[in-house]
Amino acid sequence: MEQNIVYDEKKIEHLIANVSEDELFNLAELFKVFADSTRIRILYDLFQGERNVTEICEDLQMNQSAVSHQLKLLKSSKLIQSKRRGKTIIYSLADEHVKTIIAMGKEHIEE
Amino acid sequence: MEQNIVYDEKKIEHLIANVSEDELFNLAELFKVFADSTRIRILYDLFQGERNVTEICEDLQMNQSAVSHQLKLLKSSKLIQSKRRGKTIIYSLADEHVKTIIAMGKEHIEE
DNA sequence: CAAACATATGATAATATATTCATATGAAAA
DNA sequence: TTTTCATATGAATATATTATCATATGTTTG
Repeated sequence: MEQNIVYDEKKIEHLIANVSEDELFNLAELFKVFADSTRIRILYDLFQGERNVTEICEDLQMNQSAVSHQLKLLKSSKLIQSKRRGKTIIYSLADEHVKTIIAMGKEHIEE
Repeated sequence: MEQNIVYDEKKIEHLIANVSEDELFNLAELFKVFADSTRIRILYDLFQGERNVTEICEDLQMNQSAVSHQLKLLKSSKLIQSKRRGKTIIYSLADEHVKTIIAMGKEHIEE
């Protein structure tokens, strides 16, 4: 169900070659999304599977408005997606890069 | 000179298994360092090789004080290191994760 | 050892960001 | 069709962050 993603030295060097000023700006914007513990906790919650807003609030022990504001931001950054089921809105991860980016961060802080 | 780093699905799943609340907090702190275009530009400048402060200021077209403040932050996060040569201080990347994290971000925004 | 050069740092002002509160929207159930 | 439940949203407050300015520190050179 998931494709096998392999990042080796060559692929990484290729990805970071010739990054424009605009792209560097957009990168900073992307990392801003990860730069908040509420949002990281939401993402990590979604690593376990789909969740509706009420469930996320319970898991994080946070107020619904705060969570909704951050869900909106995560969604506009294309890191998560949502679908409606009756009264509830169900959120899930939008792509695998999220896991990879967080895994890289984890490996860095482990050292 | 560089070891070959391979990240596949299994390694990534393993890295993100059982991340504690504390670690999630620390991850957000780490991503805050990448969440600013000045710092990203400094890191990218250092991808090309070692640089002293004056050179970084020229490359980024930014004032010395602003650059020094951000260098301090990058260094305290262990993303860069420094050494003195005479009057000048030479900065360089501290580890390969920086490139990988930025490469992952780049791949995300490319889509 | 005084002047010049390279870098660091503290304080401040400007700006951005997150949470809370109150309320709006939208769907289902009574 | 009114009430209830689930989520979203605007405004306001509190907090964090960045760049600038002025100045300090440390090194070399004359």
